[in-house]
Amino acid sequence: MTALPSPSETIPEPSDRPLLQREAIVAAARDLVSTKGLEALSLRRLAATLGVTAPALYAHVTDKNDLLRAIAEGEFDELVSRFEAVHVDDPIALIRAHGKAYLDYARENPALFHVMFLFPPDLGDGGGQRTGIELPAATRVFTMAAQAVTDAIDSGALVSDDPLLTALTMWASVHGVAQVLLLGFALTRESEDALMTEVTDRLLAGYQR
Amino acid sequence: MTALPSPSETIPEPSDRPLLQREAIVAAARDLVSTKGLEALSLRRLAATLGVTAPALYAHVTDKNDLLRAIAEGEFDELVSRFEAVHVDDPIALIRAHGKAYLDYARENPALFHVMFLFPPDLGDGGGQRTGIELPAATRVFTMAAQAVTDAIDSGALVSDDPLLTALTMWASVHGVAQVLLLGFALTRESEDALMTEVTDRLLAGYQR
DNA sequence: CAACAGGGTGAACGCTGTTCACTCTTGGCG
DNA sequence: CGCCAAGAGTGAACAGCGTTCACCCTGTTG
Repeated sequence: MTALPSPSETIPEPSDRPLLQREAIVAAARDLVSTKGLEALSLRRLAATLGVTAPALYAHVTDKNDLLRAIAEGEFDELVSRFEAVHVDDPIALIRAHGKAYLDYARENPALFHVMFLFPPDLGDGGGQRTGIELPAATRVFTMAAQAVTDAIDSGALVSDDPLLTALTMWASVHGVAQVLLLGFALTRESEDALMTEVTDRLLAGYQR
Repeated sequence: MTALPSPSETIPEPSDRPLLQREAIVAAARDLVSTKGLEALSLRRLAATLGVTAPALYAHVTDKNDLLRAIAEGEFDELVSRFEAVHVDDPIALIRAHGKAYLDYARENPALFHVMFLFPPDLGDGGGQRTGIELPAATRVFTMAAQAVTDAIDSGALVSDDPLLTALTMWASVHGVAQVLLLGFALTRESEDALMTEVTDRLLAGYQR
């Protein structure tokens, strides 16, 4: 382990001044999807907004799918941030806040929300296994949600002998609400909130006692 | 009202020997999506399987979107049939059977299930308004589900003062389970069923008393 | 028989993702 | 300083896409 890499090691440590380019590409692609919709994301158009031609992108991105996965990863990161911004002690209130954050994100970024589930996200096993490497953002989102459920069970606020199944149940239902709201019926904001409240309340009631 | 249409009436009553062509096209498209996936459905490929060239399709179909909507309508019809095939008296058991039918359809036809929600389906208002004209199949599906919920409330098996909101709640949750299962994690059939059972049980429990 | 309408054809337009051969610039090293 | 390697960008091209257009053929009807 020398301080300087061997001469044949021409790669200057990929984290020296890393993927500035790739991040710029992904950010521009994210903005394109966010503002004009998923169908507006073409490599030619994206390259044009970056002042470049389409094949140039392939130096930084293997694929259009690679690009979409990178966008999804970044958006799961955003969701992690929103979850982390929640500060409440009551575990039930935390579960509600997570659900609201999930739904708010979906409503504010419908096209990006869609991109997040174009490819199956890695949920992990819901436990807080501490590996040295960075976990995918989707895993962190689900782990945080599952931890809140576990805390609620441990505190006696929820009754369940399978925290993972309970977390999956809550997530699937809230995810369903998000999907339904993004389907495009003309629902009022009030009835949207009423649906979310109803799903959450009835599910939590079903777990009490 | 003459037996023969007036000479200027060249259209031979669209229901005489109607859209055999269109139905054949939609059926072939449905099979393509079902067996090879949505991305395999191109007008050129579809035309080729019908022994014809792509522009010929435009005599029977206005658009690719028109084609997709027609597929979706047919699949909602299939779902109506599956709902009608359920014969149980207990309203709670009926709700469970509807959920199972919904999920089974989604699992058996993932690509077609996806097509059903490419465009916002018309849910109607959940009531059984009897108009003379045929309602869209999606409306009939949702009306049947909402009727089961209303019956359960009327029989006292479920407690709710808003049957429509309750039906929406159940549908959104079951829809979420379907979406999650189709995301592509490697779940066992048992854990899939366990998730569905858990969502249904807890939600119904939340509506009891 | 003549005319008309419907359905089918081939060619074309503009777009897509992706690959290829090539050039240009930059940086390190003898 | 000169050279060489590597990276990034280019234009052209390929195959495929949805869609439109001008044209043709065929069957029915007046």
